[in-house]
Amino acid sequence: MNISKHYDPKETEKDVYSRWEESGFFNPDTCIKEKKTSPSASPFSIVLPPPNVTGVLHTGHAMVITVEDILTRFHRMKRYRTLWLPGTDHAAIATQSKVEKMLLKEEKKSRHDLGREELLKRVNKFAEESHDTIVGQIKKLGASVDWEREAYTLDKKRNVAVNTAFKMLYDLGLIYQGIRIINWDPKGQTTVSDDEVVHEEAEGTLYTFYYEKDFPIPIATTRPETKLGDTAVAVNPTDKRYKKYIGQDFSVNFAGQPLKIKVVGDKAVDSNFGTGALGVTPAHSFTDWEIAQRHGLEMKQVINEYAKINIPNSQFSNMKVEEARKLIVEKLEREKLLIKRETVSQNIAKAERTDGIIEPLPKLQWFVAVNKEFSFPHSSLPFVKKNEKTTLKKVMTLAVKEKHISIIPRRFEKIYFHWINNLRDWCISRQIWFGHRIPAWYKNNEVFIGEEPPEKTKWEQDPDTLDTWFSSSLWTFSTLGWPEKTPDLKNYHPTTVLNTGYDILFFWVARMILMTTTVLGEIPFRYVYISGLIRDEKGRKMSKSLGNSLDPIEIADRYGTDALRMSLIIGAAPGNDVRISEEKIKAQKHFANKIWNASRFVFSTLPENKEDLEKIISHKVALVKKDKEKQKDFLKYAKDVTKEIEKFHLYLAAEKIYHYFWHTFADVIIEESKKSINEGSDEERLSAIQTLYYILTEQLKMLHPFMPFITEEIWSFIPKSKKHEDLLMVENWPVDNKHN
RNA sequence: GGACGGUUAGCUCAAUUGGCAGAGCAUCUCGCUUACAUCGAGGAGGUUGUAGGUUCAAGUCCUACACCGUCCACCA
Repeated sequence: MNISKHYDPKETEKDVYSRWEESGFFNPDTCIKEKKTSPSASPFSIVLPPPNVTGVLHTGHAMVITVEDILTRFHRMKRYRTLWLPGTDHAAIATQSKVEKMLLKEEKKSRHDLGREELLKRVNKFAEESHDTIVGQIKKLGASVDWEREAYTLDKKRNVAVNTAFKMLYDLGLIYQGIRIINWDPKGQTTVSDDEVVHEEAEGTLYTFYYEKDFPIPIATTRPETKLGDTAVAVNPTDKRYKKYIGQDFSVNFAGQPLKIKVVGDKAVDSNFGTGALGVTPAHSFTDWEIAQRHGLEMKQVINEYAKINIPNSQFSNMKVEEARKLIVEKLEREKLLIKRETVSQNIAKAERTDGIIEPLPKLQWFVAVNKEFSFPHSSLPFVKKNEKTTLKKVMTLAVKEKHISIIPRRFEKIYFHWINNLRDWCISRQIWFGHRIPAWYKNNEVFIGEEPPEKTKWEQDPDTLDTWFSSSLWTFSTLGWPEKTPDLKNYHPTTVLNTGYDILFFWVARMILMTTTVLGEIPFRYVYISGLIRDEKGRKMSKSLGNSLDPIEIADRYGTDALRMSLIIGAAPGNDVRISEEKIKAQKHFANKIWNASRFVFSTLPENKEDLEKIISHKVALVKKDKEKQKDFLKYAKDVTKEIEKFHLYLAAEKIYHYFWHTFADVIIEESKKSINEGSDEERLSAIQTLYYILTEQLKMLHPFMPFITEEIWSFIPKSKKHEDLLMVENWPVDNKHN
């Protein structure tokens, strides 16, 4: 057999992946049928964080896929009943706004020009193409996912799950409809949740002024135009300057508009900031709305969905907020009411997806209540007793605090608790068209919750759709067939581990915990493995705008998927950002070549004599002392690596494997064996070859989860005894385990 | 304002329970020896950010500070 001197990843990778797919072993049912796994084996399951169908995979995805594939292949080889379930996410806002942008650019049309039905057709078409690209890329990365169980967050089955979960939470009183201040994105014309808002530092002007000359308290604001909606002035109740005014009502004329202002005392007001008095605008500020709730203040909306002033019959009507601000400041100056203007640095809230400046507005929306007391009808959660009063916040906290879920590394648990502490009710309705339509139906003043209306006619469905994270939060169990009581659900839920970047710990992980505990009465997973973010060689975040993002697929094409995977995992301790450079990837390509050639060498030492060969591949050669030592040392190392993987120290395991293979196996064991093979007695020669064969084949197994393609390819041409004729991916892991 | 992480060789990072500071890349010298020059042998390179403390022993634990990075909150 003639094997090329250099390893060519491109030649082998495609071929190897189809061999895996054809074998059916990605599906645990096949592993059981073919007796690779016992039906009573412990389960190991992962759901793939579904990539958004907005385009292509980036290095972050490649990292997550690498980590999950290592864990999956490792457990499969350890004979667990192993399922890794793939899928994609419809990513409501992200996808729709992407298609809308293309529409505007290419056809100069808005979504309203097309209408709901036509727009959805376009978005779905885009999503489908994007899906196919992504699936191809996942395969390219070597992911041993079970394609037969593939899911999509917006398919029919997931829609049933969404509607069912919505109704369950509604019946528990945890989903409600109400008028609240929400983050309105005037550009995207939709609400967004708190964590879809990003804050950008910018310079602003803080104006200090009186509403009018007869009003005794000066106020300060960066947004004078919102003062048209003021209904109160709040001061700290202990403030000596203003104490006497508390409880008084004033009628003022502010910039030509009549306002009714009540002075209230509220300890949220900081006496030392500005004038120590806060003009309260309940309709356009979160803090002010809360103050208004506490004092029963009137709410007056003066800004509309287009970020324009909306006061009928006033000179400001239909004016953009910036223009109104300018006009009001001029008026105040003219009337000598403006005391001072200072330049301050402030944070501007913007919508993450559209870059639109967020306008807080009061709107009727659907919310998930996180602080409301309720009790579980069916909880099997060890940390919540049946019928005990609890809140979603408490459940989310306890799941982690009482160690039913471990976040790796631990320090993220603290961040998680902190986030939950600050949590407000989750606004789940969106005024976009792409997504799960809210299963609420209206007839006059009646509301009905369900997939279908109670009667065919007269009921109208809510036009809004759900936040994309609503369907994502059901992912660990909606993918397993819930709400049906499927065997998969029973076998694979709770899942074992969820791997994701820390950037979506809150968006996603926290909400999965919320939803799964409430709907299923189970935790969604036992471990959360936090991956770091990928940075370039200068430590900068990879982004399209910087132009420094590496396309993982292109890298895989040039250096081989195995090299890419190794460079993504080495140096990547959980939660730590990883720098990746072409140098690093090149080094791993060299490693692949080293494996290839060491294997070639071992292959070349195998005797032609059938009897001897048979002895070697079935490990029946009597070993000389030094070879016994070497095999013993190997086992010690194998145990060590196994332990690291079990502790989720994949980066250490990868490094140790790399080091042992190159600097112990290749540099020492192979070099020393040459002497025994060339000059030694028959006994020494066979013992040395046996040792090379043994250590190489066992190492291929250990390398397989990390570098699946090259190891599978070598496995295919190395002579093996009868019971090892299958694919390497279903071989036994070298170190025994006792779980079965 | 609050919290978290980092600071170790020129660069990128390890160092598990406190126990002789270690790899890769780069660099220098030598070697194309029938697995591999995508390689091998060897060398140089360090007061572990600063100041103090605990300890027989500190990169590791404690205190303070500096710088870099990130997240959360948001003062109107």
